[in-house]
Amino acid sequence: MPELPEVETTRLGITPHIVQHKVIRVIVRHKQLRWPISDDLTTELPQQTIHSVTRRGKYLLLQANRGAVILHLGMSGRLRILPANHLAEKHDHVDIIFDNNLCLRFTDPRRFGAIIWTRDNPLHHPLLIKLGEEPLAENFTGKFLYQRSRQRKTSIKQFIMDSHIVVGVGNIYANEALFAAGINPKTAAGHISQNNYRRLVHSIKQVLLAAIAQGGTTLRDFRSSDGKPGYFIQELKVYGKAGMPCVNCKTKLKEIRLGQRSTVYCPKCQN
DNA sequence: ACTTCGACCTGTTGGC
DNA sequence: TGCCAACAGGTCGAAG
Repeated sequence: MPELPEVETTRLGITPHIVQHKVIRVIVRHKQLRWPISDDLTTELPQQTIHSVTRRGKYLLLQANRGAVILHLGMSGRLRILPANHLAEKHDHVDIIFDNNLCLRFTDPRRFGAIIWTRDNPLHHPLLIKLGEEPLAENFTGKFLYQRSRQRKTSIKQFIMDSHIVVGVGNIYANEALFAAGINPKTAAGHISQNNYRRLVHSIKQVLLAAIAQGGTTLRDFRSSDGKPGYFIQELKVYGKAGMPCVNCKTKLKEIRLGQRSTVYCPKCQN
């Protein structure tokens, strides 16, 4: 489900319901996520107020008085705002219940997600400290990618999906941004010109911003925190469209695998 | 330092 | 209809 636009959509959806509200109780039904949920979450978070909900890459950060929740949705995770007494179903692993009688519910069938409690600055956490640039920040430029990619033999697609370089570019939007920039996903990152990196960075920003504006991409069952689907799927040009004609030139879109991930591109427009 | 690959899980899809 | 393999929005960490 979640790439950066879906995470951002989630952040915007939950923020007004939990910021400035005090946590009453934390219910952990299944602590075995990517890493086991620490008991400290259940014991320390109650009675603290959430002061902000921010995002770093695909991590959501819930800042409390004396600590923070670091939350990742993994591949199938989802957050919803529900009435505090809402019946829990099979994959509803965690509830954080607030003083306004609402509940922030974490649901994740595959359990690749993570919920981590830290007493320190969450940005200093080992998982976050090494992250690369934010794609929508001004620091993320063609020059930056060009400099970081010299001597790199890895494909450009894997390079822009590497969170130590730039965060938040997942498989859908990597495919889409490369199509928009007219770059073949197999190209060695170290062989791309600074000019093409400028075009690529522009495309990444555009694709992500457009997807955020549409509330993310709904593939199977992504819903924002209030239950609405994302509409960006209508704008996808290559992802999930192998074998179909390119929207620009009608050439049959080709599918290959890069880094074990499905990669779709137009062999003519992206050469 | 870089690259590749297995691992973590469940649910859905497509081929036979 | 049933079965089974392959695949799915992520990314860490080990091994080469």
